[in-house]
Amino acid sequence: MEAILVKHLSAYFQKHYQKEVSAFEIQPTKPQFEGDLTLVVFPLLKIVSKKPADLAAELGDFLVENVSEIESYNVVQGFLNIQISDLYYVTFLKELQKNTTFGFVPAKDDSNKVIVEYSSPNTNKPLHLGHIRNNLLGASVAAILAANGNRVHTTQIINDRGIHICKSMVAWQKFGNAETPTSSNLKGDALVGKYYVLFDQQYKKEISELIFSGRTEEQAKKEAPIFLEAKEMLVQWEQNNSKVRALWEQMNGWVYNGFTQTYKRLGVHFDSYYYESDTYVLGKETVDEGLEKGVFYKKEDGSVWVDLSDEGLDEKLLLRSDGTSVYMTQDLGTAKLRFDDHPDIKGMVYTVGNEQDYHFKVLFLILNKLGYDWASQLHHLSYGMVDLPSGKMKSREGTVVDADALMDEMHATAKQLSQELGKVDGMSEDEKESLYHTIGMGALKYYILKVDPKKRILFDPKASVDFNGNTGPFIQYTYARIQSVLRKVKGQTLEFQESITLHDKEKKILKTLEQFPSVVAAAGNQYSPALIANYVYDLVKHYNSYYQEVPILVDDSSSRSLRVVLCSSVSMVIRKSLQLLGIEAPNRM
RNA sequence: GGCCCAGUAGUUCAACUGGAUAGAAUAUCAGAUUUCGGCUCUGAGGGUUGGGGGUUCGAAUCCUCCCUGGGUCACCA
Repeated sequence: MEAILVKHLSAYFQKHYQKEVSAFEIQPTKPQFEGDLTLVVFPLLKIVSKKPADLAAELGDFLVENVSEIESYNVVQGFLNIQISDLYYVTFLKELQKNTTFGFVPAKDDSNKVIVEYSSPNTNKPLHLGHIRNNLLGASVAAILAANGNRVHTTQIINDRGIHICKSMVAWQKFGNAETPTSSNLKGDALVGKYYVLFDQQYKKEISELIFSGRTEEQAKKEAPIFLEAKEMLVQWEQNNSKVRALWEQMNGWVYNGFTQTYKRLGVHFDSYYYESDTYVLGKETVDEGLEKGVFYKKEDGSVWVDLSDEGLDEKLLLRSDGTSVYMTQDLGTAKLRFDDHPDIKGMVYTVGNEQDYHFKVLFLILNKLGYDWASQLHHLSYGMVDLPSGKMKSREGTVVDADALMDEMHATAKQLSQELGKVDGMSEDEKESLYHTIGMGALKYYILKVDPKKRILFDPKASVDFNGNTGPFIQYTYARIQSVLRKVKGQTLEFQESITLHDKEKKILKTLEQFPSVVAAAGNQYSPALIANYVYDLVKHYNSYYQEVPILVDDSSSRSLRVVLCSSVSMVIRKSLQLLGIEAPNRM
């Protein structure tokens, strides 16, 4: 509807004022005023010097006369409130009924391929709550981009090498007694994580012993025997020592098995994987290239730097004096590798926490300076930390929330609540279990996705799984209820008359439904699952108040079929919105 | 200390990116219903948008100076 308005308005300005106007401030009318859409005329006064109310009336007259969908208007100060005819909405509903891809832009084969990177864990410990936020954001942004007509390729860069990986390896060798996931009955990532913790405990013990025998803390940290072992192992790893490599592969294999289970349960997937053990040597050619182009410079000791002071940033190291690479070098190389692997990609999204804002700012700047044409299409999807009601998560203090444990807890809470509410009576055990999973995960996902990515989030497991309020289960519940209505009317004809008067609440729902394509589009541009989450909630809220006042199934008037269509359209849009968020929409609850 | 981000009802979050009287949920309170106090429904209160100044028809949103919290400034990743 907005598009129609814009078309007519700009034609009007062209014709009567010979002015090119393409942007109009149009918004849904606030509930306290009468109307459906509101045009704010203030911005137009710069183009046409008139009194706000006069111009509004002038435009209102024009629209009523020339646009059949517009019934009437009223003016409040500089606001032109436009009333849209019921027929428009009924027609819209009819189209919606036919259009099964409503809100989704089909992807073209030859354009808009985008890589979305997310998760990117270390292989020395299990995933935690922070990864969950990362994964859910990455996966839903990928879904939103796909809905907007992009071809999306999801990937991650796995941090599978380095001193921290060697730490768990050393500890396992020392204390492991050949323990395996099978023999210990632990998930592989949990098992490896256990040895990472063991390493740290032993390390601390050795440090305090050394301090006791007279070393400074700094010395002790460097000289602790177990630390020296880890360092030595890293050297051997880099020298390709076959025994070390075998152990490394074995333990990483365990971790990957564990991760795979967690990802599966979360409902996320990846099209490809990049491993740091492959990419950590990359980037040196890029550095050479930068030196040739004069973008980088070499210091006397041989280290390579880039000067970003023109951009208001500092100098940044790109290559150590011994010629080895740093984090930035690798990321330069990895970015280039990805564009080499996928020559047709147009852009890339990195889902990484906001503590790396600076790093990505620098990375993108450098790639721009190097003159890659794709460098302008890089985006850092930055997100805030996840806090708990008990305080900040700190791995050292053991207050980290393990992803698997959290999902278990969500599952258990969903179970408890469902049983209390008597919702699962008469279901088979399998059905029950899958229902608890759906509800628990839905609660978790929705709770996290509904807040603006860049803000810190306070995660309260209890509040998230509530069946009331702005929660996942509430939305799932409404969806399930609609399904049940639709089941009961199955087989009936869904033809309805067009000369129908819409109930106020029906109109409200239709107005919300109409927003869906623009919500997807807007979310795609802004990488914002939160927008969709809040939108679905609005829709569900309207539907619930509608449902309570309009008894769909006992009404036998001619408008009954309209209501059935309305229900099925609401259900379709809820399902699609949830799909974009990676949340399952259950048929029964 | 420099730079970046955030600060909105008691609490958790919105506010379509500069629009009308800042909205939901939850908590609280008051009613209705009854098997008790739990479930459900109706309603109410609750805000100087961290503070000051500025920009304009109009500011939570933009500029500026403070305050608070977080992050980041490694030849770590």
